[in-house]
Amino acid sequence: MLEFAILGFLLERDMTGYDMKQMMVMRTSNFIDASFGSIYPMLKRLEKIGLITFVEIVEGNRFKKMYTITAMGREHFMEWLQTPCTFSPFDFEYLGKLFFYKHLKKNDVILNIELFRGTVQEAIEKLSEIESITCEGKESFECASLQFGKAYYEMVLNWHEKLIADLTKTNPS
Amino acid sequence: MLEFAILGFLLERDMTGYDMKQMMVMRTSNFIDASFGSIYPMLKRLEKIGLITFVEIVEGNRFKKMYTITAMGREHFMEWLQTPCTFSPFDFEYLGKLFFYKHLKKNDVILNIELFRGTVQEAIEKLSEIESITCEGKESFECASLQFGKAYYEMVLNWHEKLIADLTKTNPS
DNA sequence: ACTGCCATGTAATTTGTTACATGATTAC
DNA sequence: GTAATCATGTAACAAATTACATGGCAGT
Repeated sequence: MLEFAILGFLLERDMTGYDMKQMMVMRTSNFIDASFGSIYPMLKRLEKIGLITFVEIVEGNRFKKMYTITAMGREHFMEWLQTPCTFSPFDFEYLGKLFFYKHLKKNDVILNIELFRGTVQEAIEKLSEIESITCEGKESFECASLQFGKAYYEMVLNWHEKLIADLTKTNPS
Repeated sequence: MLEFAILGFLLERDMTGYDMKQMMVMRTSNFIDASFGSIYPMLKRLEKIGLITFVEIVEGNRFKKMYTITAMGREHFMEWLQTPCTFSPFDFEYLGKLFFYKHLKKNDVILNIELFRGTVQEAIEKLSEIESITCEGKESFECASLQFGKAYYEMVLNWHEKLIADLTKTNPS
């Protein structure tokens, strides 16, 4: 995820590692907010495999490494962005992609979100089945945590339904 | 988290590592579902530090290690359970605790959830501030992912408010 | 015979974190 | 002068995953 956040930021403008951290604090803190201890090694890795490059610059007396995305990096990022993602409560890849969806054609965005919603629906069905087996009428904290799961998944499903409606309305295709 | 899930399960009944995995699949999959590759090493570790013990038994011709929680383990678990937790979108410790709240006095449960809700409220305010700075009126995917965050946090806040209401109603103190 | 389930375990890898270390600039 | 911010980086650790390896039991 960090890998693609970095590439996505660089699609917008050239940046230093420090800039990227600020970006995360200010704009993506609800789904990605990595520490410097992972940002800098990742930059090194991405440079090594040719997805980004950098120039060392000096401003005032502070030295910076200004990073730029390469053509290969762009390709790698777009391939990730176009791949529809699956719902899991444990990662926010779907929000990571959403953040960068302006780089995708609207129809592809809508299609990807529809597919994503399908995976949310599946997750809801799986939880519902478990609930019907283990919480027949009973009220307990065990069931409450399951019911929270369902409420959460349903919120994700409905929010994305509304998003698609908005996207379709704004500029009908 | 896995550590406390294991201890919590053992509070209910003696179990093997395999049983714990099944427990997770069937009852806690929306907030914890570890693989065997982390369950077995964790059991070894917990046994080593004296929080659990085991006896080897043979059933049919299958050997099992049946684990039991120790007094120390119980203490360690209860200390964790009683400590109020903080909201973070990246972990579901709050659901892990919720699942085991039957082991806590109701008033402590309510107090802990109230404190937890305070931390959710703080997270909402932080996101709202960011939103007001970066998304003034503008509509974009970047803002959508932020707005999703807010919607999610608010759902968590309201769901727990309702939970407290239910707890208070059922048996007024 | 073969598949699925029961049952345990290790090794390599992934993906991060926190703490530390360095050093300049800016504002009070 | 001292604290906050700008800027980069490493080392030790943490918590998990996947893939592999082993072997018995139960049903078809």
